[in-house]
Amino acid sequence: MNTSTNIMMKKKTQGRKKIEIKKIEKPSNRHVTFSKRRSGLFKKAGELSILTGAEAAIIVQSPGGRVFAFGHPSVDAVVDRYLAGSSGSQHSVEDAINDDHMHEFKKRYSEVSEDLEAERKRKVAVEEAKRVSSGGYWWNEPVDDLGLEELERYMASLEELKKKMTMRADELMMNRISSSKSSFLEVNRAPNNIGLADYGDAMIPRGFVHGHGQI
Amino acid sequence: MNTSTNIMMKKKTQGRKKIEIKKIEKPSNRHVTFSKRRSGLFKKAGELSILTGAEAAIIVQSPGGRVFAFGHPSVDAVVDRYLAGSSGSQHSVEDAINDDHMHEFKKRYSEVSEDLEAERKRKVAVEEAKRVSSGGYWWNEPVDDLGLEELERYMASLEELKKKMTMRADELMMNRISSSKSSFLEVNRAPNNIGLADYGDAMIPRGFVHGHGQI
DNA sequence: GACTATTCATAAGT
DNA sequence: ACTTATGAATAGTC
Repeated sequence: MNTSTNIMMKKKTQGRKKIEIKKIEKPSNRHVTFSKRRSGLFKKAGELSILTGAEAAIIVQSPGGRVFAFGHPSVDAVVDRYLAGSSGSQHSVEDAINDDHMHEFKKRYSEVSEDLEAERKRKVAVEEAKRVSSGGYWWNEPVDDLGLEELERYMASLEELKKKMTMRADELMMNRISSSKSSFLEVNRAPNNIGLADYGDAMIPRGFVHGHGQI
Repeated sequence: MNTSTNIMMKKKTQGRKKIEIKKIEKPSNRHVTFSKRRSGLFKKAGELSILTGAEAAIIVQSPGGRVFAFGHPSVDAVVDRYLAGSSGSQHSVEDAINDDHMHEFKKRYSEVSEDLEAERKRKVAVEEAKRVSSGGYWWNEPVDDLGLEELERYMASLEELKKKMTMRADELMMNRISSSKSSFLEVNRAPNNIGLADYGDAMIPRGFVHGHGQI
């Protein structure tokens, strides 16, 4: 006799099961989970915005390289704000360096940072002009395909280059600064990117898909 | 007797209750909800990243004007990709020029090329930019052992180059908008923020960033 | 900030 | 895509 000879019916499903938070290896499961959780995430963000009046933007790149974005009032508005906010009157790496003895470096680093920041904001402005949001509400941002894109792509390459150079600069800088400041630096963000993360990207981003919405 | 005269114990709390998704008017509740849900959101994003290998960035501005961000592998990495419009298949500048999409654009583009030509001493930058998109770690090569000074001079060069390209791009944009087909721009009336955000609040946007999540 | 009853999200299975 | 049992998030309370 089997293990359950009684009247109990076989459950149709086991229901949700606890999973460990680690990479899902099976591609099909991974993709399903990505879709489900992405929409869940966007939904939550939308609720947060409505409930609290907060502005929020989410950008997600699927393992396949497709980009999804959500934003209220728009992705770019929030991103712009973020970029602007982190450059203006900001305490960051510069402050961390402050009490150190590297004044010359600090000075030059700041210059570069400001430059990069200005460039970024400029780029955001261009992007904004290109794809102004649909009229107030997020989940519906159209994506246009301009020929101008070629130029943009090229500039994106430059952006990448600079980004990596900045990271390199940050590394050099941090090597100079004693390790006492390192934890601060690891958790806080420079006007640019002090992300030490070395994402071994092996994917080829291609698509451009924007968020839809639910709630 | 009341509806429950039995042995039921007094519940310590009512537990979670369903709420309507609309703005919470009471400030204290709103703030509490913001905090709780923001951390929940970040946690979810972190799980999504780990489970599926996706890259994700979230930027949230609290009703009070404070900015919180989450990013894996970093906010900037993801935001940059978004802004770059997934810079996957890369065209060199030359290739782009060979593409005949719009003559106006092409014409303008050659001006940029002239600039590039003028910046010929920085041709290295172009090469490097190409290499970036091919997925290599460009700086493992020559740049890696540059000193800080060289690095910064190098970046300054890129900066100039890009500045010029950006200016051209802007001009291009304007021309395109005012001349023939500006449908994509006319269709949507600009909300109120193109490039320069004009949010009434006079708060202090603190750059506040979490390198990455918990979990 | 912690607790807990409840709602909500979602892993598997279909 | 749909269903369902179960794991997680969280609204209200202290």
